[in-house]
Amino acid sequence: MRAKIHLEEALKKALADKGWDWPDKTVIESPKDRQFGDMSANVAMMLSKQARMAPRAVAEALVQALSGDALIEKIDIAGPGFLNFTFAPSFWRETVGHIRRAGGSYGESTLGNGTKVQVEYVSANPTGPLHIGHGRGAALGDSLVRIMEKAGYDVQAEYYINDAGRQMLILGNSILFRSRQLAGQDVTEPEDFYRGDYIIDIARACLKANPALLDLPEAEAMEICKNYGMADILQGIKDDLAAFGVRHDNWFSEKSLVADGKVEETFADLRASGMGYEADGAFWFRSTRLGDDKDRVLRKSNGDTTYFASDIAYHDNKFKRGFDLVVDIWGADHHGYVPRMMAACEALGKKGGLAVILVNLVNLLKNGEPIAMSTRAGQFETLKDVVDEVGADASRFMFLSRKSDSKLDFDLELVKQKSMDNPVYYVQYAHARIRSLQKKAEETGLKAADDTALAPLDTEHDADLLRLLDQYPDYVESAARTQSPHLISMYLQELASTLHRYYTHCHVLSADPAVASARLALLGCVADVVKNGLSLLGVNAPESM
RNA sequence: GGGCUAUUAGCUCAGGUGGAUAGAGCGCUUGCCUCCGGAGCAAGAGGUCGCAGGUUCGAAUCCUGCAUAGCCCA
Repeated sequence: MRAKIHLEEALKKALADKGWDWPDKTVIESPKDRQFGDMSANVAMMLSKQARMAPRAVAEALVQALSGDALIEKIDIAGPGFLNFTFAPSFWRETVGHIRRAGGSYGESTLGNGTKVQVEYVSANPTGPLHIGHGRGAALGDSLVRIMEKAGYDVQAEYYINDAGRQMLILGNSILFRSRQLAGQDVTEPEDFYRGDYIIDIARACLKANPALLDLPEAEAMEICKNYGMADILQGIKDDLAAFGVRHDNWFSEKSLVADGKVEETFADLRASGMGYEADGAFWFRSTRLGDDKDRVLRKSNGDTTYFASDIAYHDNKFKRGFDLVVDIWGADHHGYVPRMMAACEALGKKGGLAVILVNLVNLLKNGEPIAMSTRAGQFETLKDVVDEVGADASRFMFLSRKSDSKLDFDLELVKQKSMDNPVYYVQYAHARIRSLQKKAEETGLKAADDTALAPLDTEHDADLLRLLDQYPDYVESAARTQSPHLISMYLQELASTLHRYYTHCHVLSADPAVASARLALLGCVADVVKNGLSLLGVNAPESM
């Protein structure tokens, strides 16, 4: 981050001196291959047309202009107009001091500038326990909240409870049916009901709490079953999420929207703006005006409002609560719904105010064999089962190791393995290794060097670690901007890999005391940044393993 | 029938505001245990970035068509 900032400022000044405009498409980045130096910029290529000069000539002019910069040791011009910069070793060593001064706040930025953001995630219907697919959404949402907060956004995490729809009726019906079965009544199976065994448990508890349940009129009994079941399942969901380390600041009920008349309010708004109209006894959303191939029904002629209607009202409500940006995390099977929801937000006057992140399927495997899951069939692997078996850390890291919209194979045996197949151990081990080293150093009375005694950090291995540490804030910003927690996971794997390499090549305790204490200072920063990054994923950094 | 998304090494996947010799892990081959945790490290082999066109000085990246797969809608 410091390298990037310094370079950008120096280049901008040089361009201003030449009277050239800064090209928007300039990319300043840390090249993968070290032969290209510490940082590279394609600015000469970008400027070529504007300056009416060949890229090479532009590059040479820029090298000339930057020659007085004390922090830059070397500038190379590469073939297609790249400038490759190598910074002075002392510049990199200052990274240690920056990280130490920042402490746990290293990586924070003002990117978000206090923008009010809401991230809504999981939001599973309270009709059954969370399964592993919800787990992926939970890990993603929670991590995104942490990352965006780190990047300076003001974030609220919300869970939307679909407690007003047809599913709730089916749930009540399922519980009532099982209650009657438990009471020995001869009842026929409803055609649509939740078959999972957990319904039987709930029915048993519901009967115990309401001994006269089955003597009540059908509608009344059904209502009791429904409410009992929902409360019970919702509590289970909250418990599972808590055990998974996931935070929601607000639990928002769909029913409350309807009860407070918010849906009608939103309808009135749409009518006023011309985006809603009555026809054929129904109320329509004029989505054709926003590119949809047909208008969508919001209230059918029988008076029922559609899911889409409550979703529009819900998003209207979110915006009225003052959020500048609303992020929804949905299952990838809802992708067809995204343009419609976007159009609805546009109709509400909040174009660009909604971002939808799609989470693809999780294929649960055991030793390579797929495990089927279906809530309806009552055969699934719950999130709780998975967390109990492999642990929250390992499952979270696994969920966040891929970008969210690609499918993920989750092999229970693989995730449990403490090997290279399982990146979480590789990363956590890097932290534990350093902590162990620090303990040993303490026993022998070796102290980490202060910022003025870091000169011994002069090998390529030192530079590799320092450069990577300097990049951490860039990764946090990038992860926040593109809403991609997996970037942090990939960064940590690279940092861990570099650390393990360092560890093999550069011994600490057996080195000369001045070298040893300088290395100890560097590795202390590495451990802190590993811990820092893991915390953004919601994963622990154990002192020993 | 219409639409969305995908297709990158043997496997699982990164990489997309167009830019250098396309990256990682696993697996495979070959080395490294007198040394702070070998749960590790080093080197190597492995690619027409699904196919065919187009735009461009330059395409894994953008456009068009096709193939295959998954999903959504009617």
